[in-house]
Amino acid sequence: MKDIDILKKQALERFFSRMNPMQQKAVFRVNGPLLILAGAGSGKTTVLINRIANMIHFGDAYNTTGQIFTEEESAFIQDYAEGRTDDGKRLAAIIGTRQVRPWNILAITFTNKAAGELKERIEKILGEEGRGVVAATFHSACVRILRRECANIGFTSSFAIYDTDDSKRVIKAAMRSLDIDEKMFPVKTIMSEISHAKDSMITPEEFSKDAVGDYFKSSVAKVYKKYQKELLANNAMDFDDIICHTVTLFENCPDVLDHYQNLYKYIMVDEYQDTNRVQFRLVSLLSQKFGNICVVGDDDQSIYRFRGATIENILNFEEEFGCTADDVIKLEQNYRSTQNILTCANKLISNNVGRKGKNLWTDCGDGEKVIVHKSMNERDEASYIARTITENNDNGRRWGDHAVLYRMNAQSNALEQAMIKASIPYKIFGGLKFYERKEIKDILAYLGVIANHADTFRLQRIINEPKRGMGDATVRTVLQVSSDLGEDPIYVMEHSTEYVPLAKKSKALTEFAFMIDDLTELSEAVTLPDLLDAVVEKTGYGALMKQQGVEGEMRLENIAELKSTMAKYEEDAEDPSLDGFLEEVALYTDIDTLDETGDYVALMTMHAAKGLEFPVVFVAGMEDNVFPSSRSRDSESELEEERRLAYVAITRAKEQLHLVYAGERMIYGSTQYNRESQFIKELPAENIDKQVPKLDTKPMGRPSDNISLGRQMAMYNSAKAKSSEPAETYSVGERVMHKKFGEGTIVGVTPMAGDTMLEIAFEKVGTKKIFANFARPKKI
DNA sequence: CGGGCTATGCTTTTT
DNA sequence: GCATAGCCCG
Repeated sequence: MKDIDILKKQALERFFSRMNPMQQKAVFRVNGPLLILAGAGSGKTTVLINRIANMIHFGDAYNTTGQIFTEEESAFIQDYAEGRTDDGKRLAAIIGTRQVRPWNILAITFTNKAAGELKERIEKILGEEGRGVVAATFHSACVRILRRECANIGFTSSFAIYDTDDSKRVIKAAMRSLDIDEKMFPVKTIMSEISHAKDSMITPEEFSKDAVGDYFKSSVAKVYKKYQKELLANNAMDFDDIICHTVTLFENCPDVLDHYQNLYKYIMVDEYQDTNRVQFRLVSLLSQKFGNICVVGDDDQSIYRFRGATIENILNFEEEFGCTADDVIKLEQNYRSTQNILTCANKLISNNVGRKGKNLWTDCGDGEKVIVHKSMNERDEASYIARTITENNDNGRRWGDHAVLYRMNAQSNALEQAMIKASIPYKIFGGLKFYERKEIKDILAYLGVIANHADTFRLQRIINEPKRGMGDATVRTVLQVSSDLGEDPIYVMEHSTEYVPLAKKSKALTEFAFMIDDLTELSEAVTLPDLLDAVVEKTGYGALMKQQGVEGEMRLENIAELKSTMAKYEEDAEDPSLDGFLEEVALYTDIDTLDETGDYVALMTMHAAKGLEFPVVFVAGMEDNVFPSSRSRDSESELEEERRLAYVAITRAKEQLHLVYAGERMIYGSTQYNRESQFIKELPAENIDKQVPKLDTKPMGRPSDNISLGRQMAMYNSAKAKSSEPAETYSVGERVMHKKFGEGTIVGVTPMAGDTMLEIAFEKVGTKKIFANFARPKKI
């Protein structure tokens, strides 16, 4: 190799000097298959983005030898390599070779949020050029393709997208028409069977063949078939179909596939461990021609098997895409957590069998030990968390530095109560999604009908909301007449006096139809937010909300939020239209206006925490039957998935990690007594600090008798040693000043676990129980 | 057709 | 423990 080739490499390594050697290796590998096994906190998004930058700026320069340079150019390369210039643009102009054009790059993510962030960061580092890169979710990428090409598979380009709730309605209707008992076969089960069939690209016909002799399966087969027929008849697709139909399209139309293969010459997939079989098929079809497929993922963070993700996709990647050992890059250096936290995570996940094997490390020091804390019950657990957060806050941490993670949403209640009680600002993530709210779906249904009078599906949703005296029977007749005549239902309703079976209800029907007509006319004249106002007012929906008191007010606020989304859309979109807005909204299930500036404690499930990080993390409910969940007990593979979830939860923490559990917990109205989670037992003793059992686990104090006196003393001393200032002594009747609650009088003093619980009657906020060492009220 | 009552069920979640 | 869906009756 000539000197200039070495210098060129050095120059490039300098350009990407913020990356570690492994990251650089990934950045410089441009062509062929590439598997990046990116451990938690290993900077994988940074790698993705810099890899794209390298592809666009320098192309395959790093791996190309024997380029010819002028003397001046050679001198510049040397200057760059040795740090005498920082002109990256010129470097790219000189050494760049076979650069990739931005629009030939397709970066696929799972969530709109991730796609948005990727786009933003690409533009930030690449500027105008970066705009051409396509960063999209699986679904949005496929919808884009399908809108152009779906005539090939029997849809028209205006096909509707049904969300889970929509498909549930269709499936229910299908079951009813097939006379299949919902009690025997719950809709949920049927739905997930169908969804899994689609995940594996099993057509209704194939499913039906496979179901012979199995009553349950053949029932599912019947519903599946009817469901697909219904969707096609309504020119609609569900979320699974969006991917499946794209794959079918590619398999049936080689010329279409060829076109997209030529367009997306370079494909990258983020969170590859979360892909399902159809998504694998899609990716492998698209990348077949050029073989430039780069996937990033972490088999240890695969936590979505229950919704179809197959960890095999990442485990078998090398085989499937013909990788050599050199095409696999492991990113194991962690930039997030302390070594104590990482050692716990490593040790825990090493108990899993089906994995590639990774060992996270950091050069940022051991940090604090991981705290394992036992509480009496879930209320105690919550108050321990609240107390610790308050203490941290007193010591200068922001509220927003803290996150509380749990296995199921049902656990959030006790935690929320404790936050309120301790006046800690908090925010609960998850639960009801914005676009799943009834009022939002209703308003969108109105807009859908206004945009398309033939949308019978959405019409059924809102025709009698608010109540207009048109029940099931009437609606069914309207739809019957409408399909017999081939006229849209709004037209039929307008002329309802002419049809005998509808004549009786014609007043309500014509009134409704004219209202929709008026709004349709209006929709062509006014802005979208104005249209929304008109819809809320004229349909009586607003009036209905106003009758519902506080609840209704909240709903109206949500509608107002939808209005601002509309305004934003109208501003941003190139050619805003009602159709365009509805289209965009169909794939946006969650509004990502998470205001990240706010300072509050984040409460969410461990699943929801994936991809996030916090200086201080609490994992609540570290008990057998809660986590790992009772449902995963009998299956080793499900237990492994739970363990991966624990791994995800642990690796969210940067500095301080608390694993908390309760001996007694109220779940679904009954009390459970669970032992500490087996995952706690799997942690290395030398990296954890076990506070079990603690004296303050008794709700009302009084040292428990089942702990030896010596042990109590030890704990008392260690608790005292921990607090930086000597504990002050308080007595009943004294006046004190509290940071948050103001002035008050002490009415109770109870020593507890090396601390003192004070009951203080505050002037403004009433009587509160406060720990002396944590809150340190000042005597006055 | 619509309001009210009872029975049921309930990880995790994105599109 | 609670929400919601379905059912029954006015």
